[in-house]
Amino acid sequence: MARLSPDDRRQAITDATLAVARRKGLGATTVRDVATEMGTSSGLIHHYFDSMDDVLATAFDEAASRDLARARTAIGDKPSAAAQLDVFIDSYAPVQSDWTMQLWLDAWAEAARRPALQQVSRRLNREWQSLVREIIERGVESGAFATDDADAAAWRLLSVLDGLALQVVAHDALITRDDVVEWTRSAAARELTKGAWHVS
Amino acid sequence: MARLSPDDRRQAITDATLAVARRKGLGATTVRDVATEMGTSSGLIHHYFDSMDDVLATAFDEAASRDLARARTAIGDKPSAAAQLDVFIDSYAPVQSDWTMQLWLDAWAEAARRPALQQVSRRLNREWQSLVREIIERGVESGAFATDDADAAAWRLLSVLDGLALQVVAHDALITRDDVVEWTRSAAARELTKGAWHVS
DNA sequence: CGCGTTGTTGGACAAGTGCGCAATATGTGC
DNA sequence: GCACATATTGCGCACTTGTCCAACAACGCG
Repeated sequence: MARLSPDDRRQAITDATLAVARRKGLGATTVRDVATEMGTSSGLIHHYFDSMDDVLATAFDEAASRDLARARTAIGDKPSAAAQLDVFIDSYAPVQSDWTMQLWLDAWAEAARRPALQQVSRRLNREWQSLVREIIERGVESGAFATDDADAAAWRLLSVLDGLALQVVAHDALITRDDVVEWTRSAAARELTKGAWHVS
Repeated sequence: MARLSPDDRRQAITDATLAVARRKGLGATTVRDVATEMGTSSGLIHHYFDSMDDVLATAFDEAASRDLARARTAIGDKPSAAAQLDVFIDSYAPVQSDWTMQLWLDAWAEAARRPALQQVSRRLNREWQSLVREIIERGVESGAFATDDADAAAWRLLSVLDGLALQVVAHDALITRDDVVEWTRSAAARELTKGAWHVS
């Protein structure tokens, strides 16, 4: 294969890893899978990464960060905190065969056994929670939302979304993506509205 | 090893599988691990189970069903729906190194690749949701709770608990077990109380 | 052009995987 | 006590895993 610069090659490895993980899941992705996907030898991967744990952690970092950045952008456009929350919910809710969510499932399960992956997963989960917390805080400032603990509220909102999304991906057709969106919106309304609330 | 009756042997295999899974996780449990744990040969496992997927599914079924039964019993004792809900939350919230929760993480991740495991995981998840829904329905009947959709409320409650519990086990020390209990109680209060609510 | 740096190869390596099967041990019904 | 059923063994099979390394090749600098 063509000789690439270290940066390009690392990127190529990460891309190839994600392409494989998309098909087989993170936990089932092997060195040789990645090499075959790139059309190179397997030894090349270890020239750039210390271990398979590193490869998977880097790849997961890339995919999850990309989703996070996309959500941030989509949210940034919206004027009101309520609209921002809707966009967040919409961009997080997975479709039946959502491969990013399957990546998260793998990451959570493998975290106990792969230190590098755990670190990445933990950091990104915290960032998602921060994103939600910031939306809530802005909403409270503008008077649109009411809560006495934005941090806890953000964790609850993110968690209900994680919990529901997980059902869609792991147990396909037990509940649907529409359920996830509707039920999370309903939870957000209960969480952030003072007194009586209305769900459309 | 001593010759056991088919029933006893199947039980022994299931027990041994759980003992290994407790240490290494479901996804990392192998035929030979289980055989060594039992002190028998590996061929014996395939005499009783068609595939490793079957072994893992049966073992997970056993462990998760046990937890569910224990929760049912603990809940059955309590007089009020509110007390029942507290017991449910308390018995579901995991400690840092909770191995049953790690089993769930593995099951959710592996579900995409192991059909038998997916089936068991789906069924047991549904049963947990039913348990919560029944508590809510009894609470509504007695006037203690208020909701217009017990099914959705149960999914939301179970999901927020799943989502929070997952953080404790996968990203230890990001949030604590106490956070999980407190925040879920708070979510339940918002979910099931009409008008203003109070959290102690 | 030549030379050193380094990206890349391709296979060796030891360990591990699920699964299958002939042979053996053990218990039960006759 | 014999025979049959079957629980159990122990190893083989074909394959996969992560990691490592000597050799080869391409590029940039002098």
